[in-house]
Amino acid sequence: MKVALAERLDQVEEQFVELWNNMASLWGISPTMARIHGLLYISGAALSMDDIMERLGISRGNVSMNLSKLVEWGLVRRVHKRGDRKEYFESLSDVWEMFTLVANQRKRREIDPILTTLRRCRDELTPEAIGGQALKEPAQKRFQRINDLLKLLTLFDGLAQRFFESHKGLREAVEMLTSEE
Amino acid sequence: MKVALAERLDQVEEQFVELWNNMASLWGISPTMARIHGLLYISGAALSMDDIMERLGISRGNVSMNLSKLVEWGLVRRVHKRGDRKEYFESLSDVWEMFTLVANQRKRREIDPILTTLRRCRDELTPEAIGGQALKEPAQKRFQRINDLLKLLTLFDGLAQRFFESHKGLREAVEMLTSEE
DNA sequence: TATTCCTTTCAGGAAGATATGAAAATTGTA
DNA sequence: TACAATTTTCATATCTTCCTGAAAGGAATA
Repeated sequence: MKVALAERLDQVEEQFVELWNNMASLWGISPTMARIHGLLYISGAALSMDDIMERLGISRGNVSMNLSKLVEWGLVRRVHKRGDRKEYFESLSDVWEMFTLVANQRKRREIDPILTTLRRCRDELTPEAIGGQALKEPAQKRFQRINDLLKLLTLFDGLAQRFFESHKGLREAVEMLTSEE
Repeated sequence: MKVALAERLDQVEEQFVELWNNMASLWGISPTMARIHGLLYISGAALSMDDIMERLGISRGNVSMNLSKLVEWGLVRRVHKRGDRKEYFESLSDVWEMFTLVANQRKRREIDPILTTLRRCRDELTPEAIGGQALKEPAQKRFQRINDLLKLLTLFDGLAQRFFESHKGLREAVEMLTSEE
């Protein structure tokens, strides 16, 4: 009976890792990176590279590279056990924290540069920039569309600024939105 | 002078398409699909396959495939001009509408299945499911973590349900969050 | 129905992304 | 400092995803 339970736990773990793998594109990280993180998260323990290699069946180099990325993202931290020369790795445990971490990261890496170029595009089409000529229909429309987009992204950006800064802020915001009638 | 303006418009268009290309991973669509959509959005006009092929320098087959995906997603619609045998394609113009469209689509395709498996995982570890044995530390922790995650995702899911259903709802929510002190 | 114009499909090829494994580098131990 | 244990790096191989172009399919005209 105990064996049966252990087996079931392993199955759940496997399913979970697989699920994390599928979520990778949603988080904007590579599938293997996600699987490693999934394993660390679900196991709730500090694992060594060898543990991970064995459980996921991937090569040492691969594990090494992806672990350092995870550490860079701040989702995983290195742990040292005294009397042991190996390094161990441990995932954050708070889902809200993980979420805000990734959100902020992606904002900085992907959204901010986009906003910058978008603003540059707009400024190219600004009435002054084009020498005060009245824009004809198509150009007018283009300017319009860039502006619309910029407005929406700026709004979202402001939201992110406010609510994704800390996981506490996010939690509050979500609770507010879900509770109130 | 007029030429200079036209050139500048083209440059902006190109920059914009490039930008859309970079946003692709954020929207969860392929880069080429994004570029095509970007071109249609920014030009604000109904373009034929040949127009798109020429402006983006991609093959007919590629354009055809990606356009049908865009139509499937609902971001682009087919337009017929009378007296012309060609088909033309036109993007939605409302950014909020585009956003909710994509958000809902991704929710249905990617998040809902995840929630389903996650719930299955949880139920595997439910006290009843494992025959009432007291869970030992590691198993206990796993159950805990799955539950935490499930809670967060369910919350988000609820939010999506409420606010992403229509672009009006989204707009309202965003305004609420940004205006209030 | 035949012809022309246009679109879709899809097999094969190109490009890009990921993984491997062995050598080099690093870190701790004696 | 030499040695042993562990991690990192990186050239090469593998896998996946995407693109092309040509052939097949459809639809409008005559």
